[in-house]
Amino acid sequence: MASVKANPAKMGRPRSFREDEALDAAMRVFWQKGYEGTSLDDLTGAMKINRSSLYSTFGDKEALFRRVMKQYSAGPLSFMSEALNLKTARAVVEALLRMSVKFLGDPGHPPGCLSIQGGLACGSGNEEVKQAMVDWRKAGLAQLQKRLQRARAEGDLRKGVDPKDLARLIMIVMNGLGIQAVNGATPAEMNRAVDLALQSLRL
Amino acid sequence: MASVKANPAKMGRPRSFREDEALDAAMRVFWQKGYEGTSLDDLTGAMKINRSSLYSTFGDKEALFRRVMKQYSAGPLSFMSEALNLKTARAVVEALLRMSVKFLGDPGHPPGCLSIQGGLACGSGNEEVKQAMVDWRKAGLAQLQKRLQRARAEGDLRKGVDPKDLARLIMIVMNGLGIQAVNGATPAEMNRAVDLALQSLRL
DNA sequence: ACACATCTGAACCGTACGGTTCAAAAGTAA
DNA sequence: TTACTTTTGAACCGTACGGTTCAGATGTGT
Repeated sequence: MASVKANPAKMGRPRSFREDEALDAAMRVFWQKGYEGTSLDDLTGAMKINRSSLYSTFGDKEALFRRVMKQYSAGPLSFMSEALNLKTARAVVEALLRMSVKFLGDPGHPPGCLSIQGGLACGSGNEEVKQAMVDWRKAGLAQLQKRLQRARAEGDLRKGVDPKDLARLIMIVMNGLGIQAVNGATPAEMNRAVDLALQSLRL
Repeated sequence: MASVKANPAKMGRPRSFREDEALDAAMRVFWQKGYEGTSLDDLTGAMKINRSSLYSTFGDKEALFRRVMKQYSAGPLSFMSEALNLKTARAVVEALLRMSVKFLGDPGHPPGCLSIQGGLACGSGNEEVKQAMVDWRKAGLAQLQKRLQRARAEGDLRKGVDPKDLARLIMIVMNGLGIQAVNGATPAEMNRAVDLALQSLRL
């Protein structure tokens, strides 16, 4: 008979690229050029994939970008969860800032942070992407606030400081560091600013 | 005879728009949408000018943007020079942060700061604009460094703090505040973070 | 009323964009 | 070898972009 179809799942021509590697290449392009500044040709060129492979594997440009955001959170940005798992508020804050400097200044990838580089302002038609990035950044703040509120409950934070305010200040500094990195500040320069912040902010 | 031409400078149809008002409108568009996200139609629409008026008055999109940068420095960003003229380092720093919050959260104009919103990452072909913005931001940092170095020379700064590091930290916080404003943080929220920064950074 | 300089509106140009489609190639399992 | 499924490359589509041009409208100074 006609219907032989043994194992449909494994039939057909296999992919010539690895999905996560392609995503990684796309991440770098978005990181460097921003969402709006990235063209499909930029993407297919970096991912070494043609348009239809991109389309069938990831969907359109926006869907790809959202996949990249996920991958970025789980990969390059994973130091944040690591830092948040440290035992004391002081350790968390110090690790966040130090690791941010190390991360932002790493010459192995584009400067700055995708959560900012990807798109801060957007033209008409990309409002949803812009909003997604706002939500993304706010989620990071919320995580830190939660961690510091726990610290407060554990008596791990001076009475004088409100955990929500402190969390916001730390995020401000982290984001500001991202701008500095784009401006070409060296890790040493950024670390000296962080020294000052940490020695002031005696927790 | 033919050559009557009395005062060539004042002849011809006068402009139906004021140059600075048009610039102001363009500023808001770039501020909101970024350089790449802004189309010529966005600009002509907001400026109530047609393309040829824009072209003949300001040159192309990039030249207009550079004019806008100048206007922005002289206008919305003038609080920086005001702050830098204050007498003590402490007053300078406090004014910079407080005025930044007030400025960034002002509902009378787009959120954030043009020096960041205008373009942090750029696609191919706009590298020069991106570089101009990097230079712009670095110039702001240099101004502040200079002022704080003067403070140090005047014995107006604790021995422990390097004026260049302090300047960078202040810029980091100012830039970070700009991101917060875009994220929708209220002036009150930003001010509480600034409270914390200022009370920590006892100068 | 006149001549003149300048501005204005609208059309046009070439290019690049994001998105989509489809025949042909390619590899797998029987 | 054969049947079958998926990927691949390239072409195509409509749209919007930034930039440019030009004939005609408009206000000025004489």
